[in-house]
Amino acid sequence: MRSITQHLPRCESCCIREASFMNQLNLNQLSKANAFRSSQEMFAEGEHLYYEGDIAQHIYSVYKGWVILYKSLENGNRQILRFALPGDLLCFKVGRNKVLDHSAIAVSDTSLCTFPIERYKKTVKELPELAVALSSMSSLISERYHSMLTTIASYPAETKVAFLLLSLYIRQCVVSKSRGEADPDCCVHFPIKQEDISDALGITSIHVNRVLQSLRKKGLIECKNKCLKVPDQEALAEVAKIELEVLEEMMLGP
Amino acid sequence: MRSITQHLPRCESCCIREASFMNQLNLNQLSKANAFRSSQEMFAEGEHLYYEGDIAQHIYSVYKGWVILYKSLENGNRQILRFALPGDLLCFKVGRNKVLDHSAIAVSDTSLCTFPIERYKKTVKELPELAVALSSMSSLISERYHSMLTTIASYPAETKVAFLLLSLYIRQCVVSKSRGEADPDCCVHFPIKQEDISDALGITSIHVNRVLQSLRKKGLIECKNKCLKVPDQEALAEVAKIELEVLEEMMLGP
DNA sequence: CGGGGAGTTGAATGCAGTCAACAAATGTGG
DNA sequence: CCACATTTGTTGACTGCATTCAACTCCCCG
Repeated sequence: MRSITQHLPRCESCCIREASFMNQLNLNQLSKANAFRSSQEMFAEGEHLYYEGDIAQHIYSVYKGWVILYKSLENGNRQILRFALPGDLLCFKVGRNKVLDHSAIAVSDTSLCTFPIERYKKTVKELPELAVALSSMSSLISERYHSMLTTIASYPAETKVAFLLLSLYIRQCVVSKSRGEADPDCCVHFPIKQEDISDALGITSIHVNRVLQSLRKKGLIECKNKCLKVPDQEALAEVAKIELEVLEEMMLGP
Repeated sequence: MRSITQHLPRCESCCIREASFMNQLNLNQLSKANAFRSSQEMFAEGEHLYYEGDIAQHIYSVYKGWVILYKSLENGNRQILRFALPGDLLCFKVGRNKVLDHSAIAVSDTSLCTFPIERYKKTVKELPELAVALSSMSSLISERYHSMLTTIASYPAETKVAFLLLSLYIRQCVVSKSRGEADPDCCVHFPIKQEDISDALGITSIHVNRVLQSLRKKGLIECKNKCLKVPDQEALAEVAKIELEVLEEMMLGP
C-alpha cells in the first residue's frame, strides 16, 4: 500500500464525484468536505485493504479499481458481500463497536480516498449535509443488499448470474463514461473471475461456467480477457428478473 | 393506524432505549432528541406501515411488536428482507431519492416512534451525536444483512433455519428482559409462521416444516402457540454455523 | 358445527453439487 | 523465445437436497 497525504487532488474536480457520496454537495460544501479527507491510498491487485476483525479507522471512498468485500467461511470458502467500484463507500462504521465483520481485497489496482472516522462528528457539526450524503449512500448500499438478497434467495442460477453481471456492467459503464474512456456500448473493463461470481452468488464455479455458456449461446453476453459486453440490456434484465430502469436507478449512484 | 402527537412518553425513560439507536446518547442529548420525534403510531396485526413505491417521510423506530420488511416478486411471492423488532430502525432514507424499495407489514400489534426526515439535517447540526447514532444503527443493520446473505447463499436449509431462529430468539430475549417480562430462558414471544420463515430464507414452507421437525427431534428447539424456546443456544449456534458470541454482539444492539 | 388457514406427510421430479479429468490461458525462469 | 508450472476455464457422469403436487390433519374462530 502506498499513501499520499500532501497535495491531494481537490474533490471539486474529481471526475467520479457524481457516483460518490459527495454528489449532492455544492461547491461551497465540497471545499469544506476536502478537510474531512486525510489521504489517498493505493493498493495493488490482490492486496488486502483490511481484514475481518480489524478496527475501522477510516471511511473509504473508491476512486479507482474494483474491491471485493467478503466474509470467510469455516469450510475455507468465502462469501462475497458486494463489489465496490469507483464511487462506492467502504468501511463506514461509526459508533461504539468498530470491529469489522468482513475483509476487503483489491481485485484490480485500486486508489481510495480516506476519511478518518474520528473527524466525522466534528465535520458533521460544520457540514450537516455530510451526514445526509453519507446516510444517503448507506441507504443505497442497503437497497443493493435488498435486491441481491432477493435474487440469491428466490431465483435460479441463471437469474442470479444475469443479475450480478448486469448490475456490475451498468455501474462500470458509468465509471468508464465519467472517465471519458472507450465507448461503453462496447466492452467494459470487467476484472472478475468465474470463481468470484460463484463466491458472490453461493453457487459452484462449475455451475457458473455452464450458466455463462448458456448466456453466451443466447447472445445475451460476450466476454473475453477481462471485458464484458451486453448487446441488449433489456433482454438481460428480463433474465435477471428486474426492470432495467429500477436497476439503473439503483446502480447510478445516490 | 392510530397516531399520538401529544404527551408522548419521554425518550429518557424508554424501556427499550438500550436496544435502539438512542442507546449512545446521554441525558442531555436525549432531551434534545425528544424534539426530533413527531409522533407515535400504532398499527394492528396485518396492517401495512408502508408500501414499495411510497415516498419516505418518517424514520421509524420500533417500540413494540414485530414488523416484516419485504419485496414483492413477480410470481406473487415475497422475499422477506428482515424482521424489525423493538429497538430496530426502519425507513431511514434521506437524500435525493426517497422512493421506498420495499413494503413493511406489522406481524403483531405494533407501536412506532416517528421522526420526520425533513428535521434530520437541522437536528444533526445541533446534535451531531444523532448522525453517529443513526449511522451506527445502519452499520449494524448492514452487518445483519452480511450474515443473512452469507447464510442464505452458502449453507443448507437446516443451517438457514437455525440461524434465523437463533437470531430472532436472541433479540426477542433482550426485548422480553428489558420489558421485565417472563423468564427469557423459557419460551419467548415468537409471532411468525412457517411461511414467514420460508419467505425469509427462500426455501419452501414444506421444507421449512421438515427442517423444524428435525430440529425439534434433536431437542434444539421447542415451539408452540407463538412461542419459542431454545434449551441450548450453543448447540443451535453450532448448527447455525456461527459463534454464539458473535451473533449476540450483532443482535444486542448498536 | 363448519370453514379456512396453518401445519404435516409421501412420492416423484429436477436443479445444482460433487468428483474427476482435461483444455486453455497466464505467468515465470532459464 | 521457449519450456514448464500454475491458475482458470470446460466437459461428463453421478448423486442428493430441495421442490412440486396432492392429500390430509389439526386447530382456531365465527
